Amino acid sequence: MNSFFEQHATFIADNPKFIEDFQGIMHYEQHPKNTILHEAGKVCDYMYLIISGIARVFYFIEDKDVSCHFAAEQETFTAIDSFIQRKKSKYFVEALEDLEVFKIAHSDLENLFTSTPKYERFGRLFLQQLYIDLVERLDNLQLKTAQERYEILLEKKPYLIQRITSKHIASYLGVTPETLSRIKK
Amino acid sequence: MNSFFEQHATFIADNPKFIEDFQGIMHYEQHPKNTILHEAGKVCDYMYLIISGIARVFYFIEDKDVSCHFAAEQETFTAIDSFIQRKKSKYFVEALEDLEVFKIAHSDLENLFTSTPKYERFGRLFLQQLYIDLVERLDNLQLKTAQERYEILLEKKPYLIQRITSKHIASYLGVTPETLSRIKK
DNA sequence: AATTTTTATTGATAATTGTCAAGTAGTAAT
DNA sequence: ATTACTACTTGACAATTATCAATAAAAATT
Repeated sequence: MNSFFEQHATFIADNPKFIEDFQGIMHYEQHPKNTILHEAGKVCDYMYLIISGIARVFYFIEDKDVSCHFAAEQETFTAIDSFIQRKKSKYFVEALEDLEVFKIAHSDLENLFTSTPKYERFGRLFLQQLYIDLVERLDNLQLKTAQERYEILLEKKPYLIQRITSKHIASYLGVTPETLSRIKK
Repeated sequence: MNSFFEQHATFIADNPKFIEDFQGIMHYEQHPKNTILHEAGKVCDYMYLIISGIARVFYFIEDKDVSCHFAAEQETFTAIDSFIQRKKSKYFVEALEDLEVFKIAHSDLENLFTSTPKYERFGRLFLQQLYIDLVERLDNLQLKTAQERYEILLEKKPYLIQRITSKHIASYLGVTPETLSRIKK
């Protein structure tokens, strides 16, 4: 239940024009591996839906690189703080693999929401799902051990562990690369 | 910037009928201290806005009581997993002090959203704010020490530390009561 | 007010995780 | 292929936090 279309299958089924309406504001793009798609300190005007590849959202805290979100095929990403609040972001976004994406401009999305109330509703449902996912991650950090957090990720999103370097997985789990290496033994 | 009205002041100012429209579906209630307002395993049909008192949202994991949300005056609470997903909740909600609240039924809120698109929009904005707050908490858990997390809470919500027992604050911060006691020395 | 119960603190010890350093392996570049 | 660079692993040790036990303090009950 990770993919965008799975998570919102009911809404999409109830609104046959969904695909058509969104195609009007989605733009296909390719970005080679290691491209920086967004830089901290700038306002992020786009949300992305991945066709192929993996993206990483991260930020720096006292020179330490901390990953906070990964997205693979059929998942979405953006510099969420900035996209929501329309202010400078703390996040960077980079392509960990060659990326094919659809991107949607914030302004186009706003216009769609304003002109078509049922899509305003969709925006709310989409955010609800993000919220639920985040609550689950928070619960894990609050009271699971590093080992348990690794096992949960391994079970829920094995493709991330296979395709992303250990040091990024480590910071995402809130541990050092050394600790993660020992956990995997 | 904790209170419901502060956080949504702009929207409320732009929509003079906001208070009036919401008053139509808000119901005043009192609950004495220690009342259980919601039980795990049930679907939660209400969202609450506090007039006075403090509420605690918590759940059990292997017999351990874990606090995950506190709300005081002008803040909101609900069993968020259930309220959003319309399924059985994992959370309990209790009154830590005598409570005066306005409660809003999920169905009334849905009807308001459906009949008045601008409130659908409000629902989305409200959720966006919750999301931003949660991201911040997650960042803290991911890479701050217990001491730092305590200091951040002390700075942001001192009234919680003053009015809530240490053992609840401890589980909210993800540490044992013993550790919290030592941090406070 | 006295008793019971719950909560908070303190000490000793153990477990978990982080830090630093060294070495290995893998990847990319020339 | 050789070199350079980065990532991964391992070991020794330090720091943080948890656990268990005992006591003290506070709150609730009688």
